[in-house]
Amino acid sequence: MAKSKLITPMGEDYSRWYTDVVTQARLADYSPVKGCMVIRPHGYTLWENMQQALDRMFKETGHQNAYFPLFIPKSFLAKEAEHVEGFAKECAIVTHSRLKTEMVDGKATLIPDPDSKLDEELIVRPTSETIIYHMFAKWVKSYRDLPILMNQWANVVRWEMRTRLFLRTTEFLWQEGHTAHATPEEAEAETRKMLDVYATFAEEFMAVPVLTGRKTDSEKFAGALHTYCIEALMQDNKALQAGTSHNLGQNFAKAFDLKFQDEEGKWRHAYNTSWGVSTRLVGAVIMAHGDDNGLVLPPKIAPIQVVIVPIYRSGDDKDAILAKAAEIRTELTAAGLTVELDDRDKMNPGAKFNEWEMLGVPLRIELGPKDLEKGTVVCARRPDRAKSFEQMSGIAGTVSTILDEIQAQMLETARERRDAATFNVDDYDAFKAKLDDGGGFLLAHWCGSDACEAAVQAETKATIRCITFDAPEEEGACMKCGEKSTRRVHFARAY
RNA sequence: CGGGGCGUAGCGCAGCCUGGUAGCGCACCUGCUUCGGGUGCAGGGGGUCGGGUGUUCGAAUCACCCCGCCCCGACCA
Repeated sequence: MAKSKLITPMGEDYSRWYTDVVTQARLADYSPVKGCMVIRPHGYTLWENMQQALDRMFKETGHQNAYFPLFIPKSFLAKEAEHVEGFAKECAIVTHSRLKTEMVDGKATLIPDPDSKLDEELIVRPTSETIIYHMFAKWVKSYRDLPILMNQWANVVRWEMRTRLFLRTTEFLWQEGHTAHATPEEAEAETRKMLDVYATFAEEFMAVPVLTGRKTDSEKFAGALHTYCIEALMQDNKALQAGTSHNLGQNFAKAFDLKFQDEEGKWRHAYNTSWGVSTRLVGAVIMAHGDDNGLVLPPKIAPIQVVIVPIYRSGDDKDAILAKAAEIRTELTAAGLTVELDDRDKMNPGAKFNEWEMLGVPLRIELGPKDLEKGTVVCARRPDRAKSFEQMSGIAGTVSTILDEIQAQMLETARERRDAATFNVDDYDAFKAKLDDGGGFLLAHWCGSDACEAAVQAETKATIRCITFDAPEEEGACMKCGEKSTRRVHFARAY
């Protein structure tokens, strides 16, 4: 297997491998603004495909899309104490509404016009709880107005110190669902339901297996009662939080006076939930499936599902082969597949193979003179690069089947990889040793105290990623302090 | 914000120490050739050497200042 000229091998430097894949596969590029990225068509189509599947699932669970503004009055953020504290450190602030030209050292320079200073400064939303619950409060009067089940697709800004393409950028795209309910039970059910939607989406579309469970208090959303999460493991055995769902209780309802009259005419505060996934999911797909040849995409979300590469020796073959290739493309497109026919003349097949592999196209169809004679095509699967001969007749059905197999196989492979990197650890020294020797999810006993959690993090950089719902009851002793514990939690070093 | 590194053609780099008219690979353009795993040959275009100031007859190269980016850490989806 020829080594890629453009991508640093994963084993050599995982971090560079990731950056190489993102840039070489033309998913994104660095913006002139630090910490921001340009999402290029190949990356954006991937995001759109994920978006569409999620959006459908949100609608199926009764939610409607809306759009709230980018700018939030500064005073709004201050209303929920824990929330301010969580986000204040990373907010971009709009202070002026105009620029003006000023001469500095003989050069014309733009400065904020002092006369245009805003009476109330605006913050660029880091998340929209405040503005949304403020609006909900206007709209809700009666229990008959509940529940409100809303979602918005938007950009948000969090002024991060360290950024990485897709995984953490200053501005990112996401969806944030926001709901209001009459009872705590309903809110809790909603929180869990949307987490399940995320888990289903991650596994069925992204082919990324996820843990589902609860965050510890130190990891929960600022302002939430509690936070649920889906947590995935990347190929460098670091964990990635892939989505969160928060039960906000009445915290925001109280802060924003979101009240309704119940059946008895009594005023009560509503119960809120919020839940979100972001373009970070693109990073998750890259890191869960990619290899040294580049991107590997699950068929269900791949921007291009099938690429046809014609192979011909001379002008004589060329016309017939291209005609046949076009015919196959038409047939596949008619079957609802996204197909690219690579008829670039100046490039030889090997170069095309490598390029499409780098872009992660799940299935390549090779069509050459020998195939034309025999009525076959060669199908090459991206994940394992396996090739097979397939009959040209009924190709659409065959291809669909293969794509389904690839989708299933990718989830299976990712699951095996994760399970092979998940370990029970009982002893703190063993825990530390394991972290430095490969890492992964380490299932260990924890007493439940913030102090032990913080100490472990300070000493090892590992955090409690998730207290899984399905963790079995088990008598044990906290690996840090030795106090009683009733279940294991998932520790890992994380992104 | 701390530590480190790097700014020279679109990308990756050499040249800098020891100052003397800017080079290599890839990519790009033209033509031919090749095509079942990154074809080969020939020709060609492209650079205010991150910015400023200074030293010097002369600065990519030396000095000082500034800016930017990347990597590692603390914080975070």
